Amino acid sequence: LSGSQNRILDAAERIVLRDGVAHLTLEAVAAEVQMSKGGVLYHFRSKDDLIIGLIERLICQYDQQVEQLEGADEQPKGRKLRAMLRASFPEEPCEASRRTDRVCAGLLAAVATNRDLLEPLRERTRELRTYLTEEANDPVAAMIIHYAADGIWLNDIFGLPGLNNELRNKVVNRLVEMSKNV
Amino acid sequence: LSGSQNRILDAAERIVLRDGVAHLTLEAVAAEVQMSKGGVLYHFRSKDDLIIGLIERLICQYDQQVEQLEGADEQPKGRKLRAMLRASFPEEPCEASRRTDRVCAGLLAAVATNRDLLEPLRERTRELRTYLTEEANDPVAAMIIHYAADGIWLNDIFGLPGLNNELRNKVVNRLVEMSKNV
Amino acid sequence: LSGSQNRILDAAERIVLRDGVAHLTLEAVAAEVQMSKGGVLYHFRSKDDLIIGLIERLICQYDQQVEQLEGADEQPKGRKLRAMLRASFPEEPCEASRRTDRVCAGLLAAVATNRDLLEPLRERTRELRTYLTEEANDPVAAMIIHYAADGIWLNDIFGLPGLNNELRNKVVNRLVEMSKNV
Amino acid sequence: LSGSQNRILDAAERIVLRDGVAHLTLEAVAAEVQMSKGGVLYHFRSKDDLIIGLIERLICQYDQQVEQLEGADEQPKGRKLRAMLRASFPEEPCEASRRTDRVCAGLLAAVATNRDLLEPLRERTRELRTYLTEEANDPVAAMIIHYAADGIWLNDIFGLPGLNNELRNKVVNRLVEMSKNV
DNA sequence: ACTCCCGGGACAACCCGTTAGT
DNA sequence: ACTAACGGGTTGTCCCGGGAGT
Repeated sequence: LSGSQNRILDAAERIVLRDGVAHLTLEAVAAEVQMSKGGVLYHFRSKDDLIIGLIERLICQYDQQVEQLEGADEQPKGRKLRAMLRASFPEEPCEASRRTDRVCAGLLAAVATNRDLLEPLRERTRELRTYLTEEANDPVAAMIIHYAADGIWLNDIFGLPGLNNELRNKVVNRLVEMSKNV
Repeated sequence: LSGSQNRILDAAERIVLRDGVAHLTLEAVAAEVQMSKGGVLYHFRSKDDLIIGLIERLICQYDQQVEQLEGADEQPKGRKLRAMLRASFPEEPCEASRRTDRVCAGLLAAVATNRDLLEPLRERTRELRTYLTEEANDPVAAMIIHYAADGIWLNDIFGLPGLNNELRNKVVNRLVEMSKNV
Repeated sequence: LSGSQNRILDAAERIVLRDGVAHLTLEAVAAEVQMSKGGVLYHFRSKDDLIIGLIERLICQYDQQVEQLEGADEQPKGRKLRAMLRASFPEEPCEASRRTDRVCAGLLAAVATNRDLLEPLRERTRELRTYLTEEANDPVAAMIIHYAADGIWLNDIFGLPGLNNELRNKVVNRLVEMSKNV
Repeated sequence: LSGSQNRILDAAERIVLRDGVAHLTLEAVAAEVQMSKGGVLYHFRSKDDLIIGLIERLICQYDQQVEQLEGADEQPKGRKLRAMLRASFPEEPCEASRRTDRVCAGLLAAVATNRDLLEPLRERTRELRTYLTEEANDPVAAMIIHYAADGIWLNDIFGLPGLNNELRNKVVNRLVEMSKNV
């Protein structure tokens, strides 16, 4: 990703955060990066291309975070699951994680409309699933943890009435505990 | 819901199934019910109104199913959770359940774009959550089951590479087992 | 064709005449009929649709003229060819015929870009050809006359340096003479 | 024409053949010659310039062919007309002639949109016309042959339903015969 | 309880040509 | 001789809703 491309993606994220995906138009992005529409289109051949760029960058960032957390975990068992849980649900939600969540929420609409945009995620999901089920003594439990994480994420994303902080932390911690026995 | 309204909602579902949400336009719906656009708007004041109608009907159908399954379950503990699990993931997926899933997938895009459309779901989620956490001896486990169900559903909805049938059934069964101890 | 549709086609013709096909945009048409783009699009679902409408109307008008001239010709031999020649190249070019020519010139660009637009012409050409070759004693001569007419028309259309009036009339007259022996 | 220019024109022709004029964009040409758009514009100051280049090269090739055929014809009377007929309608259409035809068809759209592009043709048409009418004993017949050729060409170009091969050859042969008496 | 027309606004995609740099 | 980046502008298409009429 070139410098301009990153600047454009940054602008796109800002728009999603500020105004919602519905307002993520090429024009808006162009205005936000202070560039002409033609300029934006030079770096991303289509709007879908841009959205895919957005998603891929997000995935990449998430992966890095997971990898880092994984490295810091001494217990090998369920290490990856714990890393994912911690990456998705940090004990004290920082600004960055909130931001990511909201961007994801926005992109959800985009991918739901056009399944092709999910492509970058598909392969990854497949790999992850294989890893989780083959590495674990109890693949069923592993998948439950994984699915539960997705569920929490989905509810967060949609701003559905969530649990109070205390209970929520308990849920995440329980999942973390469970991960030690997979 | 009047007869015409139901016919319109049926048409809308058909369109979502056949062409995807992106093609769910008032014009398309009108053509599908063999009515003019004005006619459709006579029954639903706006497009959002129609989508809300779609969602509410879907929720209603789901609730009925859950209630029915709940009635058939003799063991009181975690009865509702089991009913929900079975309603969402029938042992042998029938045509109707597949259909519902795909409609939901479509609507996901709509609600992700416009949060107001989620309104009908909010209150229900709140109630459900209160019920699950207060009724259960182990609220944390109850929520995990609930979240896991959402996670599975999300993955299904997006057509992400799923588990093979065997493993998937094991996951659901394990959740069912867990529900007996909440 | 409804009243509005005809008014729109009229406007489109006016634009082609005045500004050239390159300026035949939906927006321009809308402005010319004093209607919104949405209004125009209600009557013609796409620009191509509008152009096809233009062509069909033109063909229809030409056919009527030919039919009329054919009726007025007592000699049966080559009657149709003569009618076509006279319709295309009136002895004293009137305003209407010039207008038609220039509209055709404009549309040429459109059809050359998108062959589908020619569809309305194809069937007609086929019929005409069959008629000319089967009805004539000398089909070869008939086709030559027909082709020559097309050639003259093409040169006119493109505004290529034409013959002086005298010679041109001689050419047309010779074709008329030839038509009497087919 | 420099080497690069010819390579660019070749690429442009390939695009017209493969995708139609509508896709003849500077970008596409650049991609086809494996050069940047700027590079193309370095050799042709504008798109129109490029199209004119295309047309001029085509004309030039046609002229060479005509000249050659003219040289091979011993009978002086109507020699040029016969050469043109044979150049345009070879007895057995070769690959090259088909190709040329299709390129012309494509360019038709371009010139119909922008008359300025015809400029290179105008002078030539004028000269040709003068030559044909002054050289011939029967200028009217000469022009009819010329026009008929244009007509056949036009019909070919547009892919309008043509005559069967037999009849078509008869038509061309008759024109050739006629040319011997001009 | 509808239908026919229409207004109005938005957006993606496309494409040409220029300029700074090498 | 050529590239990368960008500006600026255009156009087709789409879609929602309102309003007059029946």
